Amino acid sequence: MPELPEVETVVRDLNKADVVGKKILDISVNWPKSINSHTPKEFKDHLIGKNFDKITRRGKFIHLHLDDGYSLLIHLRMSGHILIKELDEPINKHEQVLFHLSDKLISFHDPRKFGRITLTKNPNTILDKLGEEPFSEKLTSLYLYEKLQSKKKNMKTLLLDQSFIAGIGNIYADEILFDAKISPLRISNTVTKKESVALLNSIQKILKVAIDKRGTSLGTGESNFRSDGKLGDHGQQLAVFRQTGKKCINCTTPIKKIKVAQRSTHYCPKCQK
DNA sequence: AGTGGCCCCTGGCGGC
DNA sequence: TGCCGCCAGGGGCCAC
Repeated sequence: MPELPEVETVVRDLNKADVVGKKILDISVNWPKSINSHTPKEFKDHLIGKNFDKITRRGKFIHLHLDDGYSLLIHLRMSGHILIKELDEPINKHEQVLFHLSDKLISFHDPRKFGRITLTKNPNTILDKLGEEPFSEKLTSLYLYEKLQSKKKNMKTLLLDQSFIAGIGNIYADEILFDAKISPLRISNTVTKKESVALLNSIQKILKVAIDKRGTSLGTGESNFRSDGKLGDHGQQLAVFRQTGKKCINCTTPIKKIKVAQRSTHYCPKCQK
């Protein structure tokens, strides 16, 4: 489940892999629906011959800037991965879209086919709908506090809302709320200033640890998420996500699993108020 | 403004 | 062992 740390890792990987400045020589589209802005033919006709200028991240979007001013926005959704492959590597059946460069392949690998690639002249039409970046200087605890006061949603729903803060998904939402000792069911406008400070602190801490972990375990394109609830090669144990029934690391109360906004949600009913 | 339901997909798992 | 059926999960969209 790629969230901000995974997407950040992909972007760093692409930048390290010397993709910037490379020309797109050919494109293979094996699953047309992976491209949600154009038909495969239009997509290819536009992109072949273009160069990648810059690669950045915004929320969970990978933003590939092209030398003609257009942009490719890639959203990995549930199961998408970007693989950087040698030209002669065999193609796996889940590789939905492939960009052929002179010396490598950039492959969009997506078994569940939820991910989407958008080619657009105006990426801001999409990106401006996103909330602040978790590490943006604009995201202060006071800003967060005031934004929480202006809503009456439960905290889990708000953290998952990409127009509120960009980049947080189901795993980290649970981990962040546990770390901040705030219940996922807490209504946002009851959160205090002090709790807002803790929340911002937890958002940045949890995401930073995750980004740092991913940095040690990437490159293979394999999912870092494992069903045993561990992340990355070094197996950082999650505090609550998929830890249903296990003892809370703070108070030993069993971790509870509930549904909030159609999402599985894990929390400590004693620690999180 | 906020909530709930549906849809897109398929690997994986529980039940039998 | 094998098969069937169900579900998770991000986000868009629509109805209320």
